[in-house]
Amino acid sequence: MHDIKWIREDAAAFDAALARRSLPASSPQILKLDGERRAAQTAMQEAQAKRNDLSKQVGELKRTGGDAGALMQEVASLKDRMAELEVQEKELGTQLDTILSSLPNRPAPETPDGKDEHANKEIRRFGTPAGHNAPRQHYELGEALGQMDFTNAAKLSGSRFTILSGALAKMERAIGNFMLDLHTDTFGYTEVSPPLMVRDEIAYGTAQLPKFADDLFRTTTGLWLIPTAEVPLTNLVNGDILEPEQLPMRVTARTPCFRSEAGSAGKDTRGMLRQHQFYKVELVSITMPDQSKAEHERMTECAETVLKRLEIPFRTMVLCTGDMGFAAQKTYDLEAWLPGQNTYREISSCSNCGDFQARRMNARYRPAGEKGTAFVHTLNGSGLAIGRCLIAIMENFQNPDGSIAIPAILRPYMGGMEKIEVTAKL
RNA sequence: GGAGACAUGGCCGAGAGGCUGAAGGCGACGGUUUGCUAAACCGUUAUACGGGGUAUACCUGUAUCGAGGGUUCGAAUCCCUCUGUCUCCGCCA
Repeated sequence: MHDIKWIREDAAAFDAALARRSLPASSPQILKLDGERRAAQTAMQEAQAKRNDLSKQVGELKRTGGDAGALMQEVASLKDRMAELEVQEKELGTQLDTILSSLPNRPAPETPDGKDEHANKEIRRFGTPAGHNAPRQHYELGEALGQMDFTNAAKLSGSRFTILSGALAKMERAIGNFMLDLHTDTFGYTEVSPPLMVRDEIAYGTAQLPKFADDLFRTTTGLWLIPTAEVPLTNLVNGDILEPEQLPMRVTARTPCFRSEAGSAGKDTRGMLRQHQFYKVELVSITMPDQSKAEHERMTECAETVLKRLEIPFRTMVLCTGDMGFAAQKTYDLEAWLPGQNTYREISSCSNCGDFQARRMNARYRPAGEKGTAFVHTLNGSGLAIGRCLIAIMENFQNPDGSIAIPAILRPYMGGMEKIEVTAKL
């Protein structure tokens, strides 16, 4: 959600910011609506003031035994006009909100301009791809191991689901446990186990709604299955006024994520790269405005540390304006090396949303030494996507015989196991 | 799922159609007193939006007593719906 006051003050800057996302100038329409809304509001408030005043006089007259009939008549006639003005004001307000809530966040100044992912910029790189001889893709490896089954998953649930079993299923669990321990023990995040279904206004708070309802699953009771733990974690502060000493607030959770991926039929159809359901460890920070930039770097490093400890080669990209998500001002993607695909693929996305989500959630804090409140900043990042991490391990640690070496850091989480070997199919 | 009770400011807690943005207390902040601490006393202590104004001072209006409707000249107070909390019963991991 954008700050209407800012748009009033500097409409040109507002339009210029959204032009970087290839959007047409919307300030003329917004300002027109805003002016009309305020005029209606002022008129309504004046009418209310008059009614309050007259009603007070009625009370006065009644107490002293006078005749209040004429005054009551006058207020009664005022009411028609008030009702009209109220409807008008509400209608204009709704129109304004509809526009404001459907516009994406403005990019940070340092976010590079660009049309699509080709304009993203690599900013650093870790590790060197091992140079496998004829590397296989994760689904070939997994099926050969007898521990990854797409056919049976389709029987249960249709396409874009996977069944893991045996050591591979255990490794999925181990990966999540390792990540949670790292973020809580080393980086100071508090572990949370949140609801996986949320109300409309919660999905609105993080900006999944109203624009992206098609990407979500909805229960018959009207709740939304979370597409990421960002949604419940960020909304932890929905409607709150926080004290400065509570900030920054850092939380993490491992949850399933549910995505209908309505728009991407035909993309990455093989394997478990793009699924309707996957596990992810999410990082969320709530900060004061002047902290969010540093927090963004810190969060990205937390995510990078996961890949470093797992010894998976990756590169860190800063997304361009055209590839960045709706709520973000600036986003870093981590892309893990996948030898089977001979390319880097996204495994984490860390975004600074500034006050964009905070406005939608009405999440504020009290600045020390100032009166009043100010919106907090929100940040979220994957730390990391567990399914894709499993894929990256399988492809990077594959042996010519089809077995998978287990990264050293993960072995304690797998009872000391060092290698995943072929088993009979489940 | 069945039955009932409740929802007021940072917290506790009055209020039962007008004089209530809301008594009283606690807490917090500022001040007076004080050798220090404590105590006592005085004062301040919500949010949002609008109008005026040298746009962060200040003045003024409106709204907000869980949310949304309704009744009324006038609603924290009466009515309806919803949401949430608590208690009892049933069911269940």
